[in-house]
Amino acid sequence: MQKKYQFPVIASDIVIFTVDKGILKTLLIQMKKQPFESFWAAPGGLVKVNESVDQAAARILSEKTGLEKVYLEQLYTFGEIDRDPFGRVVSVAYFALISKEGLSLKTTSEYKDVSWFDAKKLPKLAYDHQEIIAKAVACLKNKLEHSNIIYSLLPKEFTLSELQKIYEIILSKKFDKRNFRKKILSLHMLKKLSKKQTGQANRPAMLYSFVHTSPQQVKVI
Amino acid sequence: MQKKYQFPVIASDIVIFTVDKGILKTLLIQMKKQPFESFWAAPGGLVKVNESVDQAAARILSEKTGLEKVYLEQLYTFGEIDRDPFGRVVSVAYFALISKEGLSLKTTSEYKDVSWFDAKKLPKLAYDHQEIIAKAVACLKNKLEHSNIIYSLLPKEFTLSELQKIYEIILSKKFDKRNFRKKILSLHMLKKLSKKQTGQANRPAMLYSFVHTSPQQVKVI
DNA sequence: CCAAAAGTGTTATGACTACACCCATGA
DNA sequence: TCATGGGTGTAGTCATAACACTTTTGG
Repeated sequence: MQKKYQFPVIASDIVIFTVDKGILKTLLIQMKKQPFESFWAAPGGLVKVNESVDQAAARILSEKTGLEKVYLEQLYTFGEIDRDPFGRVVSVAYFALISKEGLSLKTTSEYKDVSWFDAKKLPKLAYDHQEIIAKAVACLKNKLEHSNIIYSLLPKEFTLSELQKIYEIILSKKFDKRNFRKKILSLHMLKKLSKKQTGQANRPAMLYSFVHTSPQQVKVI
Repeated sequence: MQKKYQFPVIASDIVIFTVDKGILKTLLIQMKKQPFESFWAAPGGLVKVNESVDQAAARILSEKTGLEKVYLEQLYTFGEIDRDPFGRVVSVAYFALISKEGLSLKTTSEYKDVSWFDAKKLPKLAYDHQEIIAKAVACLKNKLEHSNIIYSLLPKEFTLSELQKIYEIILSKKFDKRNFRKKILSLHMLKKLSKKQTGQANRPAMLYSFVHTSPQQVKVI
C-alpha cells in the first residue's frame, strides 16, 4: 500500500466556503476507508492526464456541489512525503466561494456523509486537511481585504448591512456602520439600485449590486 | 514523446533573484534539446518520490547555485496540459532570494549555458517560463511591501541608502530619503551598528543590520 | 577646496476613528 | 405606538507626502 505509486501523484483538494446563518462554513465529506474511517476531509480527487489542474479542481467542485462558474482560486500545493498514508500524493489545494442558495449536496456512495461545518469549529480531519483549511481561511481573510471577491458570497442584490455582516463574520471584527458605508461607497464597487428590500418589520433598506462581478484588486478594509 | 508519462508528473522550477549593479536579476539556464534549443529557462527538475516538494526545490536550488539555507518560497503551481511538449508535467514553482557575493555558477553539461539576466529584459524563454517569472516578479514586489524578506538580498551590514536602493530597484519607484528613513526606522526592523562605512570618497554612512533574519509579516512601504 | 553621498525637521494634506440621533416600516 | 433595523455628519487624530540645506569624508 505504501508503494502504490512509483512517482508522486497529483491530486487536488477544494476548500469550499459559504456564509450561512451568520457563520462561515466549509463543505466536508466523511470518509469510509481506514485509517481515516469517519474522519472528515475537504473534497478532492486525482488530476487526470488529459485535464489541467485548474480543470480538475473545477470538475471536483462540480461533482460535489453541482456548481459551475463559481469563484475558484489556487491556494497552495501541499507536498510533504507522508501527508497521505495511501501513497505519495501531492495536493494542489484550491478554495471556492459560493453563495448558498438552494444548494443541494450530492452524497455519493463513495462517502459516508457530506455536510457543512463552521470553519472555526472543525471535526477531526483526515490527512493534512487541518492545515489546508487553516491556510484557506487565512487566504480568504486576506483576499477579502484586498479584492472585491466578496461578490461571490452574496446574492445579486443585497443591502449594505448584509455586506457589512459578511465582512464581520469572516474577518471576526466589528465595523462602525457609518465608517463602513463611507469606505465601501468611496470605492465605487457598488451601484445603488432603485429598489428597496421588502417584507421585514422595519424600515426597508436600499438594495445594491456589484458594478463588476469579476475579480479585481482593491484595498477594501 | 507526447505520451512519455501515463500520469501527470511533478516538477519544480525555481526563479532565483538577486540584485546586482542596480538591477534585479534572475538566473536562467540555456537549453540544448529541441524544440527549445538555445531558449532560456528557469532551473528546474522532477520531484522524486522520496523527497517532499519543498525538499526538491531546495535540492534544485542547491544544484544550480551551491547555496543552502536561502530564502525559498512556494509561488504557484502551473498545471496546463500543454505547458511542456515532452509530456504532461505539472510544475510547482518557487522563488529564491540570494545576496550575490562571490557566487559561482555551476554550468553542467546538461545545459548550454547558465547566466544572470535582467528580470525586466528577458530573452526567449522555454515552456511557460515567461508567465512563471512574471508571476514571481509580481509576488516579490508584493512581499517586499508586506514583509521583511528584503534582508535576504542584503549583506549582513549595510547602509540605509543601500537598503533604499534595493526597494527602488525592485518596486521601480523612487522614495524620498527623509520619509524613507523615518518609515523604515519606525518599524524597528533594523539595528544601528556603531560602525561606519569605509573607503569611499564622501561622508561615510552608518551601518545597520536586521534585528531578525527570519521572515516576518510587516507593512513596510 | 571640491565632489559626492550622508544626514536631518517641519508643514500640509488626506485617511481613519469615534461617536448619537432621527427615519420608515410592519405588527 | 412600539420595536426593529436603516440611514446620516462632524471633529480629532494619525499617517503620508512634499520639500532644501548642512555635514563629513577622500582626493
